[in-house]
Amino acid sequence: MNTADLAHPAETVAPRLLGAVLTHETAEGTVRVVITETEAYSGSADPASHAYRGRTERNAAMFGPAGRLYVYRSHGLHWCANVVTGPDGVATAVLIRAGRVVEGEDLARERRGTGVEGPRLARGPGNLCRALGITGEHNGADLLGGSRVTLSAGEPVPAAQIRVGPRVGVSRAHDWQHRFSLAGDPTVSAYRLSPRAKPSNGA
DNA sequence: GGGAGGATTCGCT
DNA sequence: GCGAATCCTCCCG
Repeated sequence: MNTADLAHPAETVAPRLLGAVLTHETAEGTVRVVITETEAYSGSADPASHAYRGRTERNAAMFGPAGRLYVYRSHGLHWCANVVTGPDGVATAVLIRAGRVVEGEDLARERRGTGVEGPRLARGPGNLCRALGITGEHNGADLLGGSRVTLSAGEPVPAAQIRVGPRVGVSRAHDWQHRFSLAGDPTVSAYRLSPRAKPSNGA
């Protein structure tokens, strides 16, 4: 995986990240997941994006070059990881919503705790970060080299296996078809409409 | 300085 | 399926 693969609009990159491999190496060991579910966030043009109202301290990583990690805290407890896409200075990113653990399952289980197994280990953006050991300290890390978190190409995914649908849990632009997943994969999280969702224009 | 609002998760009904 | 937990960020006054 290199800059040229990622220097495109988020909605272009998001389906291409299905099947790609996200790896975190620590002193405790290595956990590796195959990405099974993504969502595109189109920066200043996207009412649901953190970057919709411009650059702030929190979302600064989204404005960086493609291939950086943007990590934010959700609801006080959970971490969510995004792959920054597009040219430097443009705040587009792809949220990694779910993955299948293919290496370091014991360590992932230890991090998740109490009886979480198999497909549930990295299902949901917060759970995926827990399984991988990704936290706010990884915000801005370079996934293409020089950090312990890396993104690499995986087995090619047939186009017929890719499903498209509305994003999960967003209250604005909830009808945008910006969510991509592998058909029938047990690690993909369930769809949920935000209780605050309002009508919006599709894209 | 105050308050509203989450790109969520889990447990209980 | 629903709602509480939980706390940080941003916007507004």
